[in-house]
Amino acid sequence: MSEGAAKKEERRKFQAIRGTRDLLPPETALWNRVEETAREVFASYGFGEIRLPVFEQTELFARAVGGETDIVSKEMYTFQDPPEFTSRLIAGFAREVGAEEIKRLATNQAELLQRLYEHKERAAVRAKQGIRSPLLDLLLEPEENVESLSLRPEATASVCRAYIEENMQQWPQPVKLYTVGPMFRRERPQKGRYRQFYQIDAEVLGGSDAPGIDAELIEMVMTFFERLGLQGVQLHINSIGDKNCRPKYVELLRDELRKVKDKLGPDSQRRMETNPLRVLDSKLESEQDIIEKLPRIAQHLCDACRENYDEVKRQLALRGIVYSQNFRLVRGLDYYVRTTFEITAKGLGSQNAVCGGGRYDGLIELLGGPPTRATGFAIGEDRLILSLQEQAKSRGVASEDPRVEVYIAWMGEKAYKTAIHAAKNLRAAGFSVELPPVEQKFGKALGQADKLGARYALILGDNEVASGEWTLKTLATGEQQKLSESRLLDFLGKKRSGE
RNA sequence: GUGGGAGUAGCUCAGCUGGUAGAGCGUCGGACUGUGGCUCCGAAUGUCGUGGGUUCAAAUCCCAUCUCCCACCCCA
Repeated sequence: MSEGAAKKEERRKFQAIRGTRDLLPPETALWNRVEETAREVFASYGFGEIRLPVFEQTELFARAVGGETDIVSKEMYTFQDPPEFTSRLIAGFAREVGAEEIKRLATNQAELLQRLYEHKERAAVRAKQGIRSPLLDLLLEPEENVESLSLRPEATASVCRAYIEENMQQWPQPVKLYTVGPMFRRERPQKGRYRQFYQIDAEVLGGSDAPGIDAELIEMVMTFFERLGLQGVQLHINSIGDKNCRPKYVELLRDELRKVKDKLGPDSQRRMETNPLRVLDSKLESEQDIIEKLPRIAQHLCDACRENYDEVKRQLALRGIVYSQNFRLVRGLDYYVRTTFEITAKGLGSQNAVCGGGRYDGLIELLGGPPTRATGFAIGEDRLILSLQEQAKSRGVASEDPRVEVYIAWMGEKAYKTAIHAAKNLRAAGFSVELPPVEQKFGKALGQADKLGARYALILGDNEVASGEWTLKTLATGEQQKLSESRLLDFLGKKRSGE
């Protein structure tokens, strides 16, 4: 076994797990700019930040997102807490039944669970007889001591949980919150889709369901995108009715779909039964004509929903927001009612939605809170960044700011002392300073400065130390000047503020 | 979960129909012991994703597997 092979083996042992990635400088500067912009814009609309745990009880998501959705049924990272419960259980069981038996059972989970269950029933009896063992103790442990937890696949459920738990209905209504952070879904990665992905999330909870709230929320995202200079932004809106009119429409849709069942692909035939609305979303070329002819929900809204939808549109117009109505826009999550919207951007491949949102009036009540109106959106930050990067690429714009402003080239022990002092003061004044830790020849030091993209090199040698007049070199032009320390700070300060 | 494409140096890739590896860029050192970008010279880094098979011989052909990319399902 060669050394190289061993090294390689060692290195490939650890790698970022599928669908996760490292975000590195200078790209992270863009992430920060995006998040800072969000904070500024959202604050100007009266939103405050909420920071949430990244994991919650599984039941919260099952209830909020919908137990039947793919997200909950197969895409969540779910685990037991304490984590070793199951394995301890099986290990204990193995000691009682023997290794051979457990090996056999390992290939048949159903039987294994059945046996464990029987074992548990007997455990209570045996405990009464005074028989004790670690396994028995474990089996008799109250169920509440073991919880099923999940990494959050989205943020809305947690925000609602917090609203209830923190009694936010006592706050002035509505409560406007935003949050930024990672979400987790176990999906097959593709362009703009990761297993750990980031969302910028905003929610308006409580108060009325005035269409002005929905419209202003949309205005806020659009303003945010505009502030970032995001191009090719398109707003799609729709109303999917409420619990009065949607079920009727869904039945109507299903009936119509049954008539054309033969012309539908297998996916849509399945969706026809499970979630007919999703058929509208089909990308299959052969189904497009059929979908165009299907009844549209806008024509089947109840009076209240229709009035609400009309008013949202009027309010958007008042704000000068351009939108297109998209009857095929159906949100995937169970909790949405009435207004739904989605924003797409360019350069994103097939996952081109950067923001999705809508109203979810019933959710907080569903989670055990008081009846509460609510609306919100989630921005896919990874996709937003991707789109910004694509457009920067196509326009040939340089990426984020150079990192080093002043590179200190020093020679000699005395100069080093001065350099340390200078670095400290320059940094205190807010400059980004690179101070090489070991002596280098000036040629080498300037080469380093150049490679790091530094704007200036501060040259400190015996001459400078003796005279107190330091040499500042502007790398781009090669110009040099002699400056005292105070004049140096002054000079750089002026340069930075645009002279 | 399903389908397609791809894995060769840190990066981008070449290596045709089998004869145990190259370029450019980057990194480091030197020409250049108080001045960078240019140029020139030199160096380091690979059991060619991994395992198996065919063969005298495999980066190259076959099988399996892993990872990445793209798309479907689903969704931000």
